[in-house]
Amino acid sequence: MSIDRHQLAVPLSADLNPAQGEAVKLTEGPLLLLAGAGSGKTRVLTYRVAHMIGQGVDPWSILAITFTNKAAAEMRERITGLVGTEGKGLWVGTFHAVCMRVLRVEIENLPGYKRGFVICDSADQLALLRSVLGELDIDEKKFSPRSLLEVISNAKNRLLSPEAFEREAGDFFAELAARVYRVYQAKLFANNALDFDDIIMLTVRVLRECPQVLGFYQNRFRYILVDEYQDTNHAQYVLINLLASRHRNLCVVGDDDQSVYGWRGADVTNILEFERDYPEAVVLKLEQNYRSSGSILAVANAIVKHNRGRKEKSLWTEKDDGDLVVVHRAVNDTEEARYVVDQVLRLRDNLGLNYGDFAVLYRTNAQSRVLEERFIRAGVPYRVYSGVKFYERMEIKDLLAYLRFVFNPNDSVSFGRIVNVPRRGIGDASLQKLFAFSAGENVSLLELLASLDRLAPEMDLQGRAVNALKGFASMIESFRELARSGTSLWELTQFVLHESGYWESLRGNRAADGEARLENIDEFLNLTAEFDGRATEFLEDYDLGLAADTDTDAAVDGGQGMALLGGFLEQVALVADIDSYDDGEDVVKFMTMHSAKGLEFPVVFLVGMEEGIFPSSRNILEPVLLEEERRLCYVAVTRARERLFLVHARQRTRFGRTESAVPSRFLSEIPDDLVNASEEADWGRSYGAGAYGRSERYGSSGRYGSSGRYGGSERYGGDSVGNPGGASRSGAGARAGAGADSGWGQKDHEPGRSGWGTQKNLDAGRAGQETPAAPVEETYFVGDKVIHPSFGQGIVMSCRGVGDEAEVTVVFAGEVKKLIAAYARLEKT
DNA sequence: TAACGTTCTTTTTTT
DNA sequence: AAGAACGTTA
Repeated sequence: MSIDRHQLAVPLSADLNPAQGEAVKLTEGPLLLLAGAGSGKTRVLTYRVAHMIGQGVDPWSILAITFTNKAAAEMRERITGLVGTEGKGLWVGTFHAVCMRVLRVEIENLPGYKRGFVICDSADQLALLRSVLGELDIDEKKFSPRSLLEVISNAKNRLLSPEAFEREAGDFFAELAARVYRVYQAKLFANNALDFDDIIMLTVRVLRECPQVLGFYQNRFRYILVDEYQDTNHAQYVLINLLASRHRNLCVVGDDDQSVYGWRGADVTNILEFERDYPEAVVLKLEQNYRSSGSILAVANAIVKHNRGRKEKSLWTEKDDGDLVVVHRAVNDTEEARYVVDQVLRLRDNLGLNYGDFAVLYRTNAQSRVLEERFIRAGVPYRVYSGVKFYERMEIKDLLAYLRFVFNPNDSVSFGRIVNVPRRGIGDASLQKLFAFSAGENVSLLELLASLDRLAPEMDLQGRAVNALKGFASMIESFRELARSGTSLWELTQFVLHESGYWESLRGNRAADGEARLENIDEFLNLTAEFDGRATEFLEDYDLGLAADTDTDAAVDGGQGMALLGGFLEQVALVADIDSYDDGEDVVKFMTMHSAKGLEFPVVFLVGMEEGIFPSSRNILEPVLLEEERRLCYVAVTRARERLFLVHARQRTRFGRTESAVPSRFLSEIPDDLVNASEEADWGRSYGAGAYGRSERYGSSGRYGSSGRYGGSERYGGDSVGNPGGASRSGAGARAGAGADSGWGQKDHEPGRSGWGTQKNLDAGRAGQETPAAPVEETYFVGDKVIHPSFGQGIVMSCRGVGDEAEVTVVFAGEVKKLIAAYARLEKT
């Protein structure tokens, strides 16, 4: 992370050791760079590209593939710092981002595919698959949608079309999966939608089926670099080899010990057999670790040594041993969390560390909850970098569905999601007829909606539904018109939000989390505004140097306005939680071990070091899977620079049940002399009498009070805790210190609307906000203004009867409802 | 049609 | 523990 400091001032070679220097300079021909954890491979990759540009290589001819968008942004930034120019034309991105860039231009080379497609996220995939199961009359309970999706994903990662997959299907299940795959794919096609795996697979298809396209990109990319090569799957492997086969200037970087994505099709043999693919390849090894203390590195080496199928190598460091690694046993999971908080506070106090120096890593997202509760109670600021993604929340998905349907009116998944949200009186029965007709007559949804007058009788739709659908169709058309006009995304979103009645319906929803949802919507609007701010940049990028001809494009009708919307939707689909990782933010970082890959922290806690948790119970029996768990442990351990804490609990609550737990086998793979067990004993002693007293101290004394870092906000005085840094919340950077709230249910409590992609904070302290049911004997009069928990504000049109029995007719935003007072929970305003 | 209550499933890991 | 899925009720 120190590259910035060195930029430009020194010649490149001064920052590099001999092996690194060689890797930077050997720009011609294939290169395999085996880079151990913390060996500075990111720096090498960056310098290598900078060096090439410095040597006069046109950035336009360089393609660099990174593992995350975050890494891509960083690399681009550092290259800019090193060479002083922006490296215009340089392609840096993840596989998915790079392939999207190709497909946006080239997809129409594939028969039937259209530009203006949308990307299905996992929830969409699931919805689509279930509709397939329904059509094929397959019982979800016998064949779980998720396992079928996994099979399909695997097939795509191996570049198998439904037909090819069918041919190789050996057993009954595979045959069934093949049928499902075929229909699923047909549905995607009809919706003009791609799933994640399609993005790679279709790119390969274009390159394979269109020699002129392949030729173009082969010629263009004289130099190709791929990071984390051990995590590439077959489709990605083929893609890279197709592109690199002309110039053969392919540099791949990786570490077989850090291969942890086998479960999503990654194939370590890609890196292990690179020399077979490129016999003339130079192989360089980076074995000096610059990150971790001697003890931490020794622990990592000791653990990974237990794996059989690996290339022998030994990382070394010039650093001192440093502190011993601490293994701590907690009584249960809440005590585990308490221990972590206490250690954070202790180290911060004793060593002058910042919150931002700590990371807590776990195997599964579910483990974050207990930790969060504890951190909130202690008032320690933290941020969760995985788990429920921001845009997976219901209200965000709804809003996105509107935008997606505006962008692509063939997207039946989005249509199905929003057509009756807020309620428009279009019921399931009507929708079924609609979909059946659309599929049966092969009429697109758009055409169907446009010609309802003619087709409604054929579909046997109710008059009420027809009218509602007509209204919906013309509303969508007005949205599309606005989008085409080139309005800003923010404006479009505002328009959609209000015209659709969605905002109103949320605002009226006083129940439970309506407020939080509105805040999320607010956050979403910030994101659109932020994207608007980058509009020019994006549109330039969009058809940069490619034969894109947006003006005459029929599929993306509306040109730039729609293109902008498409770009935004793409970003939403492909940007991961971890991409918002902000190193500088002074909060404790929570994330899965997988997400932590590529990152480093001064102090790391690995929690849940128990058999069944880590290694996961699903991967314990199969040796190959167990080795991947062990590699994950290696990755996790090597994230730590100075201090490492390995924590396990004797009891843990899972599925609401308390189970006893056995320490992870990985702990016993560490030689005793590398571990500090004394802290455990120390803690053990103080536990009975001291533990609660201790938390008391942290909780209520002013001892840690005014650290001054936060401009005087009282950190630990009583329970009141502010947000770090005054919680600036402009734009996507709005990451108000999730978890900094103490949870009294105070008004400005901010339940996790912590910005792009962060997990929602706990709703601790939100109790007691329940809306009471309508008071008995309440009487309604025509003209009364009322609020309904889900319909929002409305006006009473008529009322029959009194008290509980009263049947009240209310006009809500765009709809009329007949409600029984006793059940409706109406509130007079 | 929608709200509400009961029962069931869920926890790998992510682009 | 929390959410989804189903059935019941008005």
